[in-house]
Amino acid sequence: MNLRQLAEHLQLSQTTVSRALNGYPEVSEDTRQRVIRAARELNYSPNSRAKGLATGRSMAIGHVIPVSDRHQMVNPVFGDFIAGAGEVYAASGYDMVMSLVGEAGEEDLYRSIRARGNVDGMVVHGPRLDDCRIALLNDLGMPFVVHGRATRIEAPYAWVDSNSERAFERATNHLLDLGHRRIALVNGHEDMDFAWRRRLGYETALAARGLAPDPATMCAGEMTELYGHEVARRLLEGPEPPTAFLVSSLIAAIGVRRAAQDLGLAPGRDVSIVTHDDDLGYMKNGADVPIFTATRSSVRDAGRHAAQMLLSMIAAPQAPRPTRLMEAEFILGASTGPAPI
Amino acid sequence: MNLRQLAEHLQLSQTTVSRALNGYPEVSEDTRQRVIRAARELNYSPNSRAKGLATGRSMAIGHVIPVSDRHQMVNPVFGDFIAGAGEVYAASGYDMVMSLVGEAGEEDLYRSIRARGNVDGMVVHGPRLDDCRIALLNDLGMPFVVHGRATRIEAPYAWVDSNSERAFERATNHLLDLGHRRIALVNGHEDMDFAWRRRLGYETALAARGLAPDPATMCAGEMTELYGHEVARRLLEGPEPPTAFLVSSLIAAIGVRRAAQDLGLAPGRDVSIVTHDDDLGYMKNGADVPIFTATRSSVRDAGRHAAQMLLSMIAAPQAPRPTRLMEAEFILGASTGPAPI
DNA sequence: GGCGAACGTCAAAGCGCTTTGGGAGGAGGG
DNA sequence: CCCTCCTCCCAAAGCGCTTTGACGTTCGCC
Repeated sequence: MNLRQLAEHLQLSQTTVSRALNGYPEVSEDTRQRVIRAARELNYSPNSRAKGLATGRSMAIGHVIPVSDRHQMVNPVFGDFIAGAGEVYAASGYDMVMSLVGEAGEEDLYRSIRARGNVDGMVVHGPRLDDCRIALLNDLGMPFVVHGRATRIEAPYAWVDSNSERAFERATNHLLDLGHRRIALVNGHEDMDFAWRRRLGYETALAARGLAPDPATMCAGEMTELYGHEVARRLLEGPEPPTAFLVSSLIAAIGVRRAAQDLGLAPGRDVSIVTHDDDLGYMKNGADVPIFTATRSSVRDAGRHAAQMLLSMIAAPQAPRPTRLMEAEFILGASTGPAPI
Repeated sequence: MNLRQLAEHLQLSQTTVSRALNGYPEVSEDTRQRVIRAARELNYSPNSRAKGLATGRSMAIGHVIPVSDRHQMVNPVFGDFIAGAGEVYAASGYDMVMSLVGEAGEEDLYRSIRARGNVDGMVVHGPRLDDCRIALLNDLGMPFVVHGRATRIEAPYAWVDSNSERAFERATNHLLDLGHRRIALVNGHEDMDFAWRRRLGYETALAARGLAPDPATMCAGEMTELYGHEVARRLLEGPEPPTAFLVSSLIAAIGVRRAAQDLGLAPGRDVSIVTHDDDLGYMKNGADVPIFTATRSSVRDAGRHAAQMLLSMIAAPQAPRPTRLMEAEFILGASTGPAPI
């Protein structure tokens, strides 16, 4: 069923039918109702390619996901982010199109997406400190929102981020207040902007008390359970074991906890753990009493905000680029306690 | 840059340029090279909407993700599946379009996707025992592949699934061999086909030894860490605690382990745990020695297979519907041991 | 009763591509 | 030398929609 057939069926012109369905005022209310009813009955939906060709818009948002051996972008955090964004898209009639791309082809992919014109805007995931994608997309004139920020870029761009620096500063202070002095940092890859900011917060808090960070207790890697376990195990069995861990993701924190338990250390008593918690749907940090003391910021909310911002930018391209900094909550859980003497 | 401009630039007709770029034999090799070079230099990519309109194909595959309060489909398993599928799509020039939908609008969404024609095929996620989507999509004449199966549907359809029944039967046998007699089943929602099959495997193994399943030790719910913890805690503190757990996902197994440890029980000695392991990228079951004894089947591979099958179905619509049953590996880890006396 | 505005509708152009049905020009065969 | 057959290219139609510009009708008002 296409527009022509529907128009013939209704004994109307295609123009009138199109206007009726798209809410234009030039058609009488009677006709509009008649058209809408027929469209529903005959199960007519306009062909989106044809519509897109005619309007110049495609009603779709692109997410490109960098994949590499080193870094796994299709991770649980990503899943929750797009769940949030997808809600908003669905409510506004937008589709979400995703492309995976290796590191090599990335720039080409963005250009080609632009040229092929199959999305009206994009979300940039996993920005690095000095991320060339921002300049590229600005160049291409494609509306985009970055999930996170890119510290070394001063060109204006829209972003949604949680205040990683502040969160980790508070978390570090909390551990310092409890008397901990050797605090390990188990961070994500530090070329990722968010990880770099977390480390900054950690170092800022230490410096404020006149403490220098010890490179031996800081490490960065892919945030998996295994990585958390491996690192914590190594540090705890080392010469000067830390009394506390500051961890960048709940999943890695679970690995840290496992390492502690391997060695007979009880979390919250023998060793303290603070983690960042993205508040994922299937990986909650406990029910009434949180398992881990944590800095919490919902990545699903971030997805919702990013999507909303992007849609508003598409609607009003001239408006200034919106930005949104989300503060993380600090949640006291069972995994922290005074430093052992 | 569009085809007309490129053709003008080259002093050729649009036809010739189009043919040159699409590999038709009617154009001389010289011209073809000249066109391809110019296209690259001028950064031309054909507009995909226009191309789609002209060819009737959209070079995109749809994934619709049911969301409900009860069941979170955008979960880690889903993420890995689309990572696998995405690889294949990317290699074949297909886009992946995802739509979230509440349970209510599901049928309408499928119809509308069909009518709008913006995908060439679909992947069906999370089939239930008696899943109406299969009949619907067969009706609509849209190529599709199901990730999983729908037990009560006899109409032919293409699917990729891992042999859940067999895997859980083997796992149960392993526990029985170790002397366990009270084996708890911590399953996913049993209206989901895969969960139902796992339970079937579990019951089959018990029955083969003349044991009846005890409803008190079987439960089903959303596979989260919290759920695993809550259920295990309740069972272990109950009147007749199980000596072993058979768990449907690694993440829930981690919750079960936490519950055991809460009560001072060591996994592998005081209580045994076998889990299904989807072999997710960021949630590996240990490095050299697996943490959990597990039935393992890579959901990323399943995604790859599903995508490949779908693309081949689109290429050859008349061929019979392919199916693929993947056998799970049985991995011996540190979480199982003889039943305590 | 006649005029202009407002209303409801339409035919046709155009979005950027593919594809059909030729057509010019040169090579080869009779 | 003419005719046929390739080879290489082209003009134009069409995919399904929106949108422009224009065309009857009807109505209110002088």
